Amino acid sequence: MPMPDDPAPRLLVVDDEPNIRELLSVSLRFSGFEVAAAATGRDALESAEQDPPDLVVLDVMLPDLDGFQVARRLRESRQVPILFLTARDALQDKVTGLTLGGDDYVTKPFSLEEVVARIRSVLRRTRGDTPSAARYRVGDLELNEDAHEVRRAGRLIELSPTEYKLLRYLMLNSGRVLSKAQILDRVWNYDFAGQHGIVESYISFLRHKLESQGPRMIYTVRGLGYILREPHEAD
Amino acid sequence: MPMPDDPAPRLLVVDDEPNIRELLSVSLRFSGFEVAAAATGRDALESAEQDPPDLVVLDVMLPDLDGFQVARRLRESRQVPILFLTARDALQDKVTGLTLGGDDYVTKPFSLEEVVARIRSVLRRTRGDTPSAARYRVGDLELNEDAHEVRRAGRLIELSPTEYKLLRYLMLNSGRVLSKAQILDRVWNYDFAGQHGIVESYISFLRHKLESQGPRMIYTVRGLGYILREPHEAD
DNA sequence: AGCCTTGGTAACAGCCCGGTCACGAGCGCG
DNA sequence: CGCGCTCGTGACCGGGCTGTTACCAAGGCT
Repeated sequence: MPMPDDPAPRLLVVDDEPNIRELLSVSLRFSGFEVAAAATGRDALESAEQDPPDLVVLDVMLPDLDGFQVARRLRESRQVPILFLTARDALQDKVTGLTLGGDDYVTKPFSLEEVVARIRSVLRRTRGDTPSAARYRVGDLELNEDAHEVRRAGRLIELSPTEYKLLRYLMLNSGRVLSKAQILDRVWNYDFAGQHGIVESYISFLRHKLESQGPRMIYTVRGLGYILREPHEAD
Repeated sequence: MPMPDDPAPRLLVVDDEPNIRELLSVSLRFSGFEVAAAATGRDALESAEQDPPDLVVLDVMLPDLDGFQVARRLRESRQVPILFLTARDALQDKVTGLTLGGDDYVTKPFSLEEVVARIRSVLRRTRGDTPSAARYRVGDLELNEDAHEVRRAGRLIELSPTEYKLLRYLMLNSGRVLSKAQILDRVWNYDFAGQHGIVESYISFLRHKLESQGPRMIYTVRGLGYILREPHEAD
């Protein structure tokens, strides 16, 4: 696998709510990014000037400047892609106008899987010379991000949005046991307060769809969680 | 999108409104061009001299010199194609007189699809070794840019302008999921503030016209958007 | 073996989302 | 001046997705 040893992309997270800022900083750092954080627009501009990031994660609701002004000012000095965070209802239309240049946006409350996926996607598009190609593969299972398609042994498998997000998370962490708590945290929205039984439900759905005609790929590790891996003999 | 391995065409965007200038710069850069920008006629002339572009996107309403003077001065040193931006009503006839030499124009408010398509068209005509040939094809669906014609399995399909722009955008991005926000941004005029329901309407129209006697080609990806692709077995 | 914990699955209800229809406004053309 | 086409909006309807619950199966421990 020709994994070039790029330096970790540098992100700047801008959000005034300490909880969200922390949540994002910690998880994105854990996902392999180098993360700086700012609570206000002014701090963000200063930080970006001192230490230019590869991408900015920017809440549109900020106490001092609003996100669009910050975006404009950021762009004055240097072209930098932006992932906007926005409330679901408000400003939706204003944001859409800004998603043109390879920028993107995510509505609050988001799931971390969503945010990480979007960041990767934007970085791939903007820095990458090849403007497309995000495919993951585990055994005979393939996932194509652009077409949002999943195939096993070449056959197309239809998945609901949640099923897809769950499978992507499992595939990106194949060969590693994931606890239900981890899964709940990453795949579901951060304010989700439901039962963890829902993870079991969706694991069940996935198993149906992708193991209906093929060997098992999602294994239960009792007391711990689940692991996706290609099947090997002694199962 | 298989980008031919020519060097990216160099554009010069000239507009005094920062919003429009930004919008165009960012989106055109994203569409694969190399973009310089200028806010006034004088800046434009200077930039063009220092770094001659392959094409100039030129607003006719500028604070210092008007677009026609700028065009003339640009042409004094070197023959360069120009895409004029103009208000809908004013100067229409004056502009048309200038579009003879391979130039073209777009009225404000424009849609980005329109601008990109026109730029490509002008570049093809002026630099093109192939004097004309803009045909896109997905499965048995063909779009001929020159004739403004769409055919499925050889049969002509009549489309309204909006339907055509939408289909072109889908075809240029076939095999990739496009969100309604993306579609709205690219296909509709930049100042359009309506509901995204209109995208659904036009998708519906297109489906009627081009799937009336043939398998489905525009697929809905729930929660995400639409994707155009040639039909495959497991649907 | 029996008990208790943990996971799997099916069934269900609410709800959100998308598809389509129908109406109205604007515009061009006759 | 009016006819018709096209664009855009609003409303209604249907279906699928989501998340919960309940019941059953399996595993592990004493």
